[in-house]
Amino acid sequence: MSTEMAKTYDPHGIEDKIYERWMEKKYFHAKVDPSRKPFTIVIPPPNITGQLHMGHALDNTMQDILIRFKRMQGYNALWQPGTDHASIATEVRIIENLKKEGIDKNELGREKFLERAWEWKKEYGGRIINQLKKLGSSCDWDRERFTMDEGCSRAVTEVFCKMHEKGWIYKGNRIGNWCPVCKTSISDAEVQYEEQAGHFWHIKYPMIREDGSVSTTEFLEFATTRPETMLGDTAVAVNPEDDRYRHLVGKKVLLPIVNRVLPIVADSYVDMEFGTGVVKITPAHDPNDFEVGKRHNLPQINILNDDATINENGGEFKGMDRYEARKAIVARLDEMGLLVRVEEHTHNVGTHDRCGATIEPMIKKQWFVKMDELIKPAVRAVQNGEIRLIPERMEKIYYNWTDHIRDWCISRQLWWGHRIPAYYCDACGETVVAREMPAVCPKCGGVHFTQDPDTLDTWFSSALWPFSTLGWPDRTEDLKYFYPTDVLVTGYDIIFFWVIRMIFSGYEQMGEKPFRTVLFHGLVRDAQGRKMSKSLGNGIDPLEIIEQYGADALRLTLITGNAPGNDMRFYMERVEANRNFANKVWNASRFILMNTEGKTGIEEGEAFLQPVDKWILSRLNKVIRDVTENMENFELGIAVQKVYDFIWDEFCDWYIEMVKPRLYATEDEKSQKAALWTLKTVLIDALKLLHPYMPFVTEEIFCAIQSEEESIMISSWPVYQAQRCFEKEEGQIELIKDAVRGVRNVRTQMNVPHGKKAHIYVTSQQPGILSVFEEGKIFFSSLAGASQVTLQPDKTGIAPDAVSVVIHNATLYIPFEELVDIAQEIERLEKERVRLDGELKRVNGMLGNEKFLSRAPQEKISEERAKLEKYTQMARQVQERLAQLKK
RNA sequence: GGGGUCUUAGCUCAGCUGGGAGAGCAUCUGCCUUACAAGCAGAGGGUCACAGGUUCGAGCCCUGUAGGCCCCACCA
Repeated sequence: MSTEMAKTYDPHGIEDKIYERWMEKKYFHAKVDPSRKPFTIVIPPPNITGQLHMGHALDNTMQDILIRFKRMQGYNALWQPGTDHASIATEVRIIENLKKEGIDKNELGREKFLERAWEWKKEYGGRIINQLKKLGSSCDWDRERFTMDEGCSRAVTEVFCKMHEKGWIYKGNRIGNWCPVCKTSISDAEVQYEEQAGHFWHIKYPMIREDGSVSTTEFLEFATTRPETMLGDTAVAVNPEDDRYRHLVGKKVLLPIVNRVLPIVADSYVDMEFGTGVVKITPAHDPNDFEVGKRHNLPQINILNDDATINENGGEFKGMDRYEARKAIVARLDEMGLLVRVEEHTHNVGTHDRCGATIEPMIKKQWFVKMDELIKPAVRAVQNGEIRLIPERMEKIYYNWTDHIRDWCISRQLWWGHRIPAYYCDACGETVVAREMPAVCPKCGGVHFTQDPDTLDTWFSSALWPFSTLGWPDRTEDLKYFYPTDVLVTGYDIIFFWVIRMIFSGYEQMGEKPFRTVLFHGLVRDAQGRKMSKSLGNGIDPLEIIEQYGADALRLTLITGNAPGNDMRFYMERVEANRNFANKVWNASRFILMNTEGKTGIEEGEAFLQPVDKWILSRLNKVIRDVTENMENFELGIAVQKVYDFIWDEFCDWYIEMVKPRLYATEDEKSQKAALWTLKTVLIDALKLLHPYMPFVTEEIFCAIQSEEESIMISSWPVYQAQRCFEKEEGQIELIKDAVRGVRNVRTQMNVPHGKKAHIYVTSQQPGILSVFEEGKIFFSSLAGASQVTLQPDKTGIAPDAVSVVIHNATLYIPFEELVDIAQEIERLEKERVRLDGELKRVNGMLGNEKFLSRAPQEKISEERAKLEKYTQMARQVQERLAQLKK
C-alpha cells in the first residue's frame, strides 16, 4: 500500500487481493508437526446444491474467528473443509433438470443418472467453496474433501459392514415414513409436522350379529382424519377398561364398501376420553395401529402404491389418488347412511422437510441402525463433560432426544448416494453384506449377485466426517495428530441430524469423542424476525452484502449483538454501523501512518513514555487479557465488543486526541517519539485482537504500518504483560478525562461557541493532584477549549461568578466574560448535589449495615469506603460553592 | 402431553461466577476542530413483564402468574 491511503476505506479489490496472497503463501495449510499443538475444526460440509446463505455466513465466520485466533496463538490450526453430496436434495434438483429436458429418471437409468449427478457436482460443487472464500474463510483448501469421494465412501462401507457384523445394522419390515413425491423412505428426523386445517369424519360401522348377519340397528361409531385408510382396516379397538364397550370385545363389525369382517379388540392404547373411545385400526398405514396390529396378530393390508394412489386392495377405488379416494369414500359412506357428521379439525400433518409432500406411513423393508447401545457412550460423554455443549442448555435438548431415541432408518430409495453394501444371491436370495461384491454365495454356492438398489441416508456419511476426512479407516498420521478435533460449530437445528450422530459414530469407530466442544449458534432472521426463506423472498444474500459493505462488516454484524445459541435479526443499519467501524480503524491508521511516515528512531520512544502513553498501554494490556479470556470461553461477541470499544472510545476519541499536540510540536523530540511509538504499538496490538473478526482491513493496515512481519494472520497473538500495567497513570488520566468531560459539559450548557477559549483554574488542596494537572495542562487547551490553565490551592483571585466543575479532590473554575446566569448555575449545582446525596445515601446505607460489614467480602467493603470518601469530598465542594453563590 | 427459551431505553439486543443499569440505531443540541460528516462534542430516555421468596445485597438465584417464541411427541 502506498502512503496515500484513501480517505474512506473501500474493501473492493482489497479483499480479493489479500485472499489470493494468503492462498499463495499457503498460510491456511496445516501439516502434521508433533512439536506443535494442533487445533482442529471440521467444517459442517455445505451441500453441493447450496448457495451461500446467511446461516453459512454466520457458521463459517465463527469458525474462521476461532481458527485465526488459535493460529495466532501458535497452535497448528487446521480447518478441514469439504462438501456434502446431499443425496435427496441433489437428486431432486437433477430430476427437475431432467424434466426440463423431457427426460424421465427411470427411462434414463441408474448409470446415466449418476453420470449426470457427477457432472452436476463438478459444475456446482465448487460454487459454494468460492463463496466461502469471499467471506475470508481460512480453510485448508488443499485438504478439501467430499462425502462421496473415494476415501469417504470407503469409510461408509467399512462402518456399514462393521456395524452389520455387530448386529447393529439390520434389515426389517417396519412401518416408516414414505414420501410419495420423492418415492423414498425418510427418517423420523426428516418429518416435519405442520398444523393443517382438516376434517374429522364421524363414521359408523354396522355390528355383526351372533348369527353372522349384519345389524341394521347397531353400529360402532368413531372418528377419523384419514377416511381413505379404512380400506386397510383390519380391526376396531376399544380400551379394555371402558365399560361402554367392554361387552363388545371379541364381537365383530362389518367394514363397509369392502365388506370385510373386523374383530373388536381391546387395547390400552385407546384413549377413552377422546372422541367416542373407539378407534379403527389400520396396521399398514399408521404407526400406532401397526403396534396394535402386532399385539393382536392383525393382518396388514397395504392399500397404497408408492405414489400414494390406491392399489388393487382398494377395489373400486383402485388407481385414485389418496385425496380423490378420500372424497369418494366419504361420499359413498354418506350414501350408505354411515357418515354421522363432519367436524372442522386442525391437526398436525407429517410432511417431508425437503419437498413438503404429506408423508404416508407405510410398511416397507428398510435398513435400520439399532440405537439403544450405540447411544450410550454419546450420552455419557455429555454427562461427564467430556464433550461440552455451548450454550449449556443444549444439553437438555440433547438428552430429550437421546432419551426417546428410536432406531434410525438409513435406507433411501434414491440413486445419488452411497449404495448399500448388501448383495443378494441371484440363485437363493441369500443376503451377504460385504466390502466388495462376493464371489460365491456362502449358502448355495451361486456366483451371481445383485446389489441392494438402495442408498444410505445422507447423514450416514456426514456422521463420519470428523474422522473420514482425516483418512479413516486408515490409521493415518493426520488422524493420529488432528483427531479428536477441538470445536464443532453448527446451528442448533441440526443437533439431531448431525451432532449426535457424529458423537456416537466417533465413540463407536474411533473409540474417542469427535470433538471437545460444540458451539451452537441460532438462526439469522430478517429484520421482522421471520425466518429467511425462498418462498417469502426475504432472504438477504451475504454476497451482496460483501459486495456493498465488505466481508469484514458482514462478519462483525453476524457475530455481535446476540447471545450464543440465540437467533438474531439482520439489519442493514447494523451492517452500516460496522462498515463505519472498519472505516474508523482505517482512518485512525491513516492518521498514524501519516505521522510516522519518514520518521526514524521511533522505537527509541519507549524510553520516554508519558503518563498518557502509560495509560493507553495499561488499558490495552487489560483489554488483551479480557479479550483473550472471552475468546477462550467462546464468548466471541463479548470479546469483539471490548475491542470495538477500546479502539473507538479509548484509543481514537481519547488517546489520539490527547497526543496530537505532541505530534505537531517538533521541539520535544523525545515526547514525540514516545507518542509515535505508543500509537504504533497500540494500533498493531489492537489490529491483532481485531484480526480474527475483520481479517481483511486489519491485514491491509498491518502490512502498511510495519514491515517486520509479512502478514497479520501469522503474527503472534498479544499477551498480557505485567510490566505494562500502570495503575497510577490510569488513575491520573481518568481524573483528567473526568475534568475534561466536566468542562465540555458546562461549555455546552452555557452555549459557549466552539472557537471561544476560556481561562481554566484548577484548585485542589492536594499537591499531588495539582501536579497531575500540571502535566495534563495541555489536554485542556486541546480538548476543553482552555486559553490558559492556572493551578492553585484555593480560589483566590478567581472571578466570583466563574462556573465550577467538581471532580474528585479538585474543583475547576471557568470565568466567562459574559455574565453568567447565577440562578441557572445554582440549579446546575443543586442537581449535582442531589446526585451526590443519592450516592452517599446508598453507600452509607451499606456501610451502616452491620450484616454487610460482617458478611460482605473485605474487598467490596473497602471499595465502598473509598467511594464514601470520594463522594463526601465532592459533596463538600459542591456545598461550598453553592454557599458562595447564594451569598 | 414433555422439554427449552424469552419478556431490560422509541426499535433491535448485550449484560459472562449476584455487588452502583449498557451498546448500536433512532431522537434533541452544537460543531466542515489539518485521521475520519461513514465523523466530533454534549443531552434526553428504563418500577430490568408481574407477585412472592432466598440474600447484607437480585436484571442475574428459587417459586408462582401472565404473555410471546422454539423443539420433541403425534390422540384416531
